[in-house]
Amino acid sequence: MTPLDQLRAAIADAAIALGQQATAEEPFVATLERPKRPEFGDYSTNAAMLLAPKLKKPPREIAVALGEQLEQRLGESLKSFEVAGPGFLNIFLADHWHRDTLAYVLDQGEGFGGGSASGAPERILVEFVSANPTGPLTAAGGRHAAYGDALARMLSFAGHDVQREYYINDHGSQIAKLGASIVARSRGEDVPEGGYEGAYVSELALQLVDATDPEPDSDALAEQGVAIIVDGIRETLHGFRVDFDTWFSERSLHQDENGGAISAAYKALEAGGATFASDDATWLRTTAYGDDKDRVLRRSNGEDTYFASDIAYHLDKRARGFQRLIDVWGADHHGYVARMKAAFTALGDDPDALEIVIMQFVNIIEHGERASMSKRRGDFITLSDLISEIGVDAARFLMLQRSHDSTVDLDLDLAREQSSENPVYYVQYAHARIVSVLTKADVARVGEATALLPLPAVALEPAERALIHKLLSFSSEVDDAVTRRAPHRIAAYALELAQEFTAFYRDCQIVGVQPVETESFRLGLAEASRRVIACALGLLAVDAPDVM
RNA sequence: GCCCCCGUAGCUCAGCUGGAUAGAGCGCCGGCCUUCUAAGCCGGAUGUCGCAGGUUCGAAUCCUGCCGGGGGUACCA
Repeated sequence: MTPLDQLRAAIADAAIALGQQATAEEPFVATLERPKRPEFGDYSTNAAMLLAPKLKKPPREIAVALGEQLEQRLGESLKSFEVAGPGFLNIFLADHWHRDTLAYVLDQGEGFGGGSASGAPERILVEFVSANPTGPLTAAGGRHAAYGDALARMLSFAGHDVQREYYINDHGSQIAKLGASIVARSRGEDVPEGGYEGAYVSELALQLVDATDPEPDSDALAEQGVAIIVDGIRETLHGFRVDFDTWFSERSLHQDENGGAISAAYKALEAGGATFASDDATWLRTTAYGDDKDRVLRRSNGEDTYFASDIAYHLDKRARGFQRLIDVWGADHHGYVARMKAAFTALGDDPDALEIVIMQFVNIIEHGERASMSKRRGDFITLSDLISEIGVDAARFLMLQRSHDSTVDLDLDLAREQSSENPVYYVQYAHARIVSVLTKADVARVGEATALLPLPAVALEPAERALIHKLLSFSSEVDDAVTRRAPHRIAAYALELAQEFTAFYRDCQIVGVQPVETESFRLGLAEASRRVIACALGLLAVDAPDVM
């Protein structure tokens, strides 16, 4: 039980003592939050305002009674309480409580903040990036990569069993166009209408096509080209600290040796009675499950749509035993959400097992204008370009700072210019600074100080209390970030924590301070800060350097 | 037309499962290195939280409508 949970429990107990009804199924839940202004206490609760209608008494009167109840329950942890505004109960905690809290954080060790899902862990497959293998990864692909990877790290940290997967769309018209483009370039011709114009296509042509061959095999070239491009993508992602557990080939769904996954999907859909034929095509009646129009599975020319293979693909994911599927899709695919969920229902599966995160776009701004990002025309900023311009840490932090449902404008000129001012360095600097201080104090001394429980009963400075609060909140920040699928909250938290540590560093001498008990306490506080910063950065796969 | 996301400081964006005087980074103005890392710190200026209603003791946050930006709306992927 965290110190915050203990506070919440005390408030709930106090409320029950005042006459609030509560059961295990329907507990009494009040807010417990850090007020914006320090004079409003360490924590504030709206419990009295929630109780007022039931107890039929003024909220402020209830707040006083609640505070008295808390005094009995919290003992020397509570310093004082105040009733404020319409009926807030502001809680001021004693140094005793703050010391116990730091002891709790230190005692939790490296796992502090994680494990919230360990009681009910799920097998989760996170599928992300999955960019068409018709060219190198763009900077936008980098956003998907950073997001999906950070999400996977967070889910693992919470206690889930997570795998990362990349779906390779190595089948269909785009691949055919790639093959045709390679053939055209090998002859020194322009690519056909709608083909791929990037310089890498000419390189592939040079590499793959025998110049003496009058009739190059377009399909074979496409396949070889895809293999090379996928290798490049894998390498780029690895450099970006993103490694997938599986690379799933769409083509494999169309091959019989895979059990004929697509025909199996048709059978499953037909068994549910949700398919029908019309205009020589096969349709899925997705309108029966919330979609706004029915969707084609097999076109009148006999070819399967992407939707059909996607259904087979998701059936395969479920067959592999994943309880939860998280797909990270670009904003241009949001129209597919309803039909994919409808397909789940048509298959008799639970649509809630499929969770689709829609990632908004990345606009690259260069010279004050929005740069084109057309993969087909080949005039895009690649992820590896971005990495070599600003580095992995800055690139990841930049991508992860913003919410996934907010469009990101990435100004390349600014990014280059300000990469040295990227907030990520502020966080990393705080970490390096702590390591430097702890090293100065001596490793053995730090080990001794952090093992000292209970911590020495020293009086605390405001900056120490503030830092302890920030450290403690890591657990709830992680939980929040996990449930909202919002890694950007971790980035924001890391920055805030670094700021709190810096304030502590400014106000409180650590090494050599007298008495020695104070030094011990502060070493413990510094070490806890170091661990949490490293952990938060680790969730984002950003380095926590010892020296800068 | 319908669907999704966004509209908060000069810029880029947090905050949005309701709380008290709305935040960060960058940029701007002025200060700080003989003391644990100045990639730092301190002080200062900057807002009709797109607009209008509604719900509430309380709305940037929830609901409705409107305006503006982006995306989607294929027997493409």
